[in-house]
Amino acid sequence: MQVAMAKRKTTPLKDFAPDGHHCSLDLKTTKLGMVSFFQDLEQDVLDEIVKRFTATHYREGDEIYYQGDPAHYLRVVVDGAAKLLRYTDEGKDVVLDILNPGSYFGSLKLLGSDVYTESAEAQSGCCILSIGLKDFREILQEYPSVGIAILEMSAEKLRSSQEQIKQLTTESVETRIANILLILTDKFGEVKEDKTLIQLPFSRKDLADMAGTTTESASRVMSNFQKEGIIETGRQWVAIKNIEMLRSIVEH
Amino acid sequence: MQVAMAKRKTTPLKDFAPDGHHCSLDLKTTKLGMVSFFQDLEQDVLDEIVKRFTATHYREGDEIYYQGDPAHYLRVVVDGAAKLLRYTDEGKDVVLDILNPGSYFGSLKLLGSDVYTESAEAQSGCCILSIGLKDFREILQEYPSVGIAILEMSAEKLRSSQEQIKQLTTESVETRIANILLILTDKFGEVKEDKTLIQLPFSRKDLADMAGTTTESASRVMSNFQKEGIIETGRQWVAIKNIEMLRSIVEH
DNA sequence: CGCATGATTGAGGGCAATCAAACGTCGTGG
DNA sequence: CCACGACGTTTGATTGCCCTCAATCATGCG
Repeated sequence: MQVAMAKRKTTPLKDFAPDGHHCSLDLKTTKLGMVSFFQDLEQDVLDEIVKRFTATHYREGDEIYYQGDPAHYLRVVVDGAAKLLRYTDEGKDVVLDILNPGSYFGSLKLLGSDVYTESAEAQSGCCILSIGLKDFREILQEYPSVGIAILEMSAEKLRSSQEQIKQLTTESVETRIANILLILTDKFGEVKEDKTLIQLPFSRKDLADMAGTTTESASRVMSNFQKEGIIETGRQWVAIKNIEMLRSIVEH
Repeated sequence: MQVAMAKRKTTPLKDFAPDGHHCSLDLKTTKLGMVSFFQDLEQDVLDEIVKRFTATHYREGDEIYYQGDPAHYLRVVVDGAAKLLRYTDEGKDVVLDILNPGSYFGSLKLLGSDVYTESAEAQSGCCILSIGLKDFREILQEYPSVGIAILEMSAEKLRSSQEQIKQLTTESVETRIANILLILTDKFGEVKEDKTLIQLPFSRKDLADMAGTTTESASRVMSNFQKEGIIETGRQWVAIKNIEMLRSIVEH
């Protein structure tokens, strides 16, 4: 017999200032300083660099750029979340990455020109800094440590991308989804009393597109997780109640 | 009725000097200059850089490094081919990349230390140059153009890795294999009279591990391709007879 | 309060994995 | 030079995971 308690199903997620919100210069500086490829710089140098970035606010669902667009900017998430995805001809979307504050995306094509090979969309309301590639190149020339740091971030991205390939070819849908929940918990987890809320709005379809499966399959897996008491979930949100059980699913 | 001609099924692949072979200094210099991140340098600068690399020859099947090993070197393929792969607990291998001459691999962890997250193996007999990360870092400091070039190569790798993810989640086994054949043709194709030989020894299992499928499925697909006259194949080798048909399979 | 959208659940089917067996090719040694 | 064995490849039969199609339910907003 089920617990008779009527669960609160209204969204527990915080609101990312739907509009009118702008990142202050202070916020920009603070957050940019946290981005790992700038973290070794002095405060005054950082101040100078920040000036070269432009802040833009996006509302949930806004398109940041579209695959095929000419690629002239490097971007950094300072607040909220963005997702990188590829739309396929048959209408199947593939989510390549969910970016949390401190992550860079966009183009690194410093020589010649290029077009984006993926699209970027605001997953929640978010604040994004962008910089023209020429400006960024000047920064690179002046501060070699930035180049080294970004090279490492880039290697790290490749690594997680390869991990994703491994998962897709060897793991079941259930395992892949469990793994994604762990990754999202790392990136967006907010510890509450008895659970960890993933501070990010995402639907079953988003989850399916990350796991390379269908909405229905994702829903089935999530239903089971909920029945087993591993998670608590509602429309567009998920909280982890038993992270150990998730880990053991992924390990096995 | 089949063509009555007895087809030559012995390997048409060239032999990569099974042992005793060493890359000459000249070969090293020539080949390294072809690697795109050094291609902008002057000849005398290149000569100096080459001295910092060590050449090693591997025989087909040799292990170059193993996942989990401490990662202290950056490597470049100068002759032959290497593959990057991950072994899983259940014994399923996942091939992440097949590297042709001019490709770099290994570690880019310039600060701190790291371990390899994948293994590298000689796919054919091959000659590999390696350089310690400290030395490489010095080169980076001295020649910023190298850093920029490698950053772009790194971005390109990420891109092809993401393409692979898209393929795995949206395309059939047949399409994925067709696509891999096209990629290998680009990297290792050698044009003959009426066909393009892929100058690389690789088995059905290798192909399966690249496509994220099983040996049996890969074999079935290849059998069909052969029946349809798209390819000609034997033990460990493949030649493309009708590349357009392969392209149309991938497009659709 | 009612509609739009997201989430769930069920039934059925298909692609590819698995299990199993035989065949062809190459290297080795008698 | 031929026979044998190892290994790569092929083909067949069967299973099962997950996709597809379809209908219903729930949530949140206007």
